[in-house]
Amino acid sequence: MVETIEKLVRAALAEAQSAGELPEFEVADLGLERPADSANGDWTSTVALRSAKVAHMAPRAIAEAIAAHLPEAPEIDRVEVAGPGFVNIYLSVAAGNEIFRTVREQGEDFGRSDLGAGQRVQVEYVSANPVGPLHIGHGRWAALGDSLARVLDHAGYEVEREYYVNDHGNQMNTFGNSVSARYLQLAQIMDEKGIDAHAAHEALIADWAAFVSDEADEHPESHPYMDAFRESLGADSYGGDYIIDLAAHFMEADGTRWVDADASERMISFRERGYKLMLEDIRQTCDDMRTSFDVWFSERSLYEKDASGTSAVDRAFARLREQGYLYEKDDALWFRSTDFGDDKDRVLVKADGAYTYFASDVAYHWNKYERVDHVIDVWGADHHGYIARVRAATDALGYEGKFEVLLGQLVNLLRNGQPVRMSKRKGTMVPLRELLDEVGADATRFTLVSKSSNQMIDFDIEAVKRQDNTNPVYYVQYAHARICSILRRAAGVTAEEAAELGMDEIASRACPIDCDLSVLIDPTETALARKLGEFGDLVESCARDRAPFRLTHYAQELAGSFHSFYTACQVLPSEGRPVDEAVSKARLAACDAARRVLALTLSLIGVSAPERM
RNA sequence: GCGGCAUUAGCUCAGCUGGAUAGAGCGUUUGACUACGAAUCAAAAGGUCAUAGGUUCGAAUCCUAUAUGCCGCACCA
Repeated sequence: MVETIEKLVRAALAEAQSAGELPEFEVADLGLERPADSANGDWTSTVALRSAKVAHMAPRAIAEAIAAHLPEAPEIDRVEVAGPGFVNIYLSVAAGNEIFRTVREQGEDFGRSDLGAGQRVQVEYVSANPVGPLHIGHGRWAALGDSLARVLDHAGYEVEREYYVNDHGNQMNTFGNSVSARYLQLAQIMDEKGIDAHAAHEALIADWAAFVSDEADEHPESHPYMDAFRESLGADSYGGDYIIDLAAHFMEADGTRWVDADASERMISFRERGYKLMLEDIRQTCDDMRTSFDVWFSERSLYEKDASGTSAVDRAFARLREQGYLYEKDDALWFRSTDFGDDKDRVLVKADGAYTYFASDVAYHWNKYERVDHVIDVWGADHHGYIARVRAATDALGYEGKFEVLLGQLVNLLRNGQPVRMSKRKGTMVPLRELLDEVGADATRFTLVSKSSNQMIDFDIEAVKRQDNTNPVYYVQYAHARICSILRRAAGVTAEEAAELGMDEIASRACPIDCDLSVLIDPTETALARKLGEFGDLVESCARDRAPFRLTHYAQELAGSFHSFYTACQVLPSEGRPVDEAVSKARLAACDAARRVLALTLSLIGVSAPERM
């Protein structure tokens, strides 16, 4: 439709110029927009405002000239000049209603665009270290990254979803040592108290809980094991209760045979097996969040030597060295990232010979460009300071302009307005898995994706859990369920039969695709058509601006348009409310179109569209 | 000290490339069910767009300061 309008306005401009009413001038952009207020037309052009200067004419006069020469077209009802010089174009009702048929014909492909032109884009998100369960913040990156991936796909990109598993650094040993220390404590408790592994597990958890609730540390006697644990490992420890659970798991499985084993062997065994268990837990949680990944990329793989005896990290270093971006200083190997705008140069290999996290990332990001054209990393706002150095690395490797970070602000977890205390020191953290169990994936995802990524989110568990009109996700889902109910009734299908047939089949039984739509003339019907017509542009804008949150707003607006239509227009004839059969059919088509776009919008943000609630 | 994000209605947020009377939900107030799903609808009240300058036909939007809040500023990951 935009193309049609564009052509008509350009024709009008040319006509007005050749008629001598306007001077000759070129316009690159007609400034076509959809007015916020439908009273100002279905489309508006600001071309008169834009070209006032170059034409040396009052914008209003230019607008009048263009409006006067706008060619006749079946799509156009009328054109008006308004305000300082807007050219407002009103579509004919019949043309606007065609959107209902278009939606029904295109189904899930409605709103697809070729914006991406098949460009291969990788979205990397979540990528939490495999040393603990996911928390609410990861939930936001999951919702954001997954929704973005879905939107990019709909906008014509070839999308790869990736999870980077940081299984190489120090934190892995910290993790292994933490489990190991807890295992030894379990053995100690079993020995001292003469109880079994299960009872010892409970005792250690009780000790941990006492520590957590002892805010001012006034009762050290209530948590001796936690204190001993922290004293032996210091800052290089993970204090969470899940570490105790892992240790107990190994005690149940292996018994006490690791107590006298070599400390290093014990740590490695627990580290590797714990890693597998944690990764499995993370996968499960992502699954519960309805997100999946095409690639789980292991950091360790970057250090594996190939046939030529070099690793990906070696090769990345060699490449940077050839280009003269590496140098030695203070026994460390540095990357000259300041050449690419970073604040300071960065260390790749430390004086002790160990590789930094950044070293992995240089090789990792190079690897990405062997697979895709463009990279979007979804990171938490606390990693902001890390962007410049990775961009420096990708620039140095020759991928300038192809590296992008989508930064998401942090999430505050609340319950009834009170902050839920999460402390790394204390090891208290609400796992995302538990949140999903309590509030459900639909409400969680909708809430986490519903704000612009650079806006902080206060996630109040009780508020998100509430199943009433204060929770927008149910407003949208209710509209969908309501439509399904009407369609079932129209098709004479019971709920049981509906499950087998599927809504698309039911809808086509309720109303044929080629029914006459011109009978839909109520303002709420026109408004609904108009709202559906916005979807295509919306998808493109969400993809272009990496802003899937707009879909949640649109879903609410579309649900609102439907509810208004439903209240104003009787769809099925009933006692005291007769409806002409042709009108009823056309309204069913409108209902079906609304249903499909509601479901499509929800699917792009990973929220289900229930057929009944 | 340097950098990023935020600041818009009582609350939570939209406002896309600078455009028309700054919008929505919640909350408040008032109406609407013997009717296709009331988890709904219709309507009202509610705003010095943090502050001060600047740019221009036009600024919530761009620029420069200032204030407040959050997050960063490792040879950690």
